[in-house]
This record gives sequence, structure tokens and C-alpha cells, in this order.
Amino acid sequence: MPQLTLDLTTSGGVCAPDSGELIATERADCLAEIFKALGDPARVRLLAHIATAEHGTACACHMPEALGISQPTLSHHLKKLVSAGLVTREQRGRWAHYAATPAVLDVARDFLGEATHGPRCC
Amino acid sequence: MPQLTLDLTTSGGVCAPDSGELIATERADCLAEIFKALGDPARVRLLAHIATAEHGTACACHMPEALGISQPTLSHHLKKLVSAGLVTREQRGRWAHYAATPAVLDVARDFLGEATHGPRCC
DNA sequence: CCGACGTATCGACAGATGTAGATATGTCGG
DNA sequence: CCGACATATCTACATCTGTCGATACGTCGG
Repeated sequence: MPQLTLDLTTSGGVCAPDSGELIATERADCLAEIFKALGDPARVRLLAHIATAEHGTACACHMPEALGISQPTLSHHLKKLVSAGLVTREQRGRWAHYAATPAVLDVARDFLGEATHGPRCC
Repeated sequence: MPQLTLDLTTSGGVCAPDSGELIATERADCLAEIFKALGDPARVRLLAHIATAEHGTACACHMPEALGISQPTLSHHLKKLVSAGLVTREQRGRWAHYAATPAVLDVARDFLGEATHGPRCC
């Protein structure tokens, strides 16, 4: 059912009609998924740990003790990061190595940049 | 019960000892709170809408219809954004105007930048 | 082939979250 | 002072999330 009510209220009021942009639902969903994956302290530390590792990749074997979480919990968090595309998983023998995905990080960073710079007036 | 089993497994294994940095718990909590506030499509669109508004501030009055959500839900989301420090609230008469907080956005953006650039090897 | 090991999945549970209707609070116009 | 209006809070509820013990899966060494 479409909104047929003409909002004449705005013309009578003082509030400006509206000027902010509305980003597409798909993009909002995509960004929200990325940010949701980072919405946990354990995963924030995890990503930082992986991204700053020596060769850009980190083995999962030492993470439980390093972060103070159980191994199933670690696996759960890593799965979320992988699902969001923030990190990639590579099996090497019996060890799992994880690496950050700069492209996806940039997607989030670009959005924050747009929001920071505000309306491109000047 | 403390773990008394000496993990000599690591010395016998092939996996590198560990090199990734561990960021402080406080910082991880702070970042996670920011990202969690952005971990919802409605709030992502909300922030984009506010940040791209004409004078950098947006009135809440048109947001429910613009985003297709109810007024209590909008208020709930705005409260989350304010709590995380991503936006600030200013009451003007009977309207509430919201503005983005670039400093907090930069905190999140800087973290993503660190994670993107990976280990500062070169 | 077997046992040790690293990792993922399953099951369960407490707690958090998104949503909207009903209601309260506060502000303006008359 | 009262009614219209913008916004926040309260309440309720279904769903999601984080956590970990138990267990299954896959890989290696012997």
C-alpha cells in the first residue's frame, strides 16, 4: 500500500524538507554485515592480530591463549570474520592460516570517509 | 585448575611462534562499541543520511518514512548512534537535530587503515 | 593403521538486540 | 490552558549472539 498521504505538515512546519542522501539497501546491508563482524572486542583484536602478523598471515593455533578464549569460541569468531570477507582462510597441513582482506577493509573505510567529510559542499 | 601441560608441541611443530600484535582490551572494547553501533543496516543508512545532510545536521522528523521504520525504532537506533558517539543530538524547539562526529568516525577509520596496511614491513 | 593434534561443528544456555504498539514527556500555536 | 505535534521511554516478544563443553573431522608422525 503506497503512501498517499501528502505530507503538507512539512510545508507548515519550520523543519527543512530533507536533504540527506539515502544509500541503497544493498549497500547498507553489505556495510552492516562488515561492521557487525567487527562489533565484538574479540574479533577486533583478532583482526588486528592477523593484520599485523609477520607475513600478513597468522596461524590460529596460538590465538585461544593469546586472546583468553576457548578454541570453539575462536573458531566461531574466525568464521564470522571470514563470512564477512574481512579475512581469508588457508589450510596449511593441519594448521589454518588467516589473512586480512584489504579490499573489504577499504569498503568500510571509504564509507566512514564519506560520512566524515560530510556534505561535499566545499 | 591451571594448565600445567607444557606445550612443547609448539617447539616440535612447524607453526611460527607468534608475531601479531595484541591491541589493548580497552581499545578493542571502544572500537567494538563503535562498530557494533554500525552493525545494522538501518543505522548505516541513518548515519549516511545525517552525514550527507545539507548543513551537516538532519532533523529526525522525516526519518521514519524515509527509512521505512517506525518512530520508536528510529529513536532506538538514534540512541545507539549517540551512545557510541557517532552522532550528537541537539534539540531545536520541538525537533531533534543530529550531526555526525568526525572524530569518532576517524577512530574507526584509523583502525581499519592499520589493519589494511598490514605489517609495516616495507 | 593408530594415536596425537589442530580445527570445525553441535548442543545448550544466558544475555543482548531489533521491532513496534502504547504511553509519557516536552514544545509550540492559539 | 488545551490540543496538536515531535520525540523518548516502557513493555513485550521473537530472534540473534557469545560462550563453552562435548564431539566429529581431517592431518600428520610412527
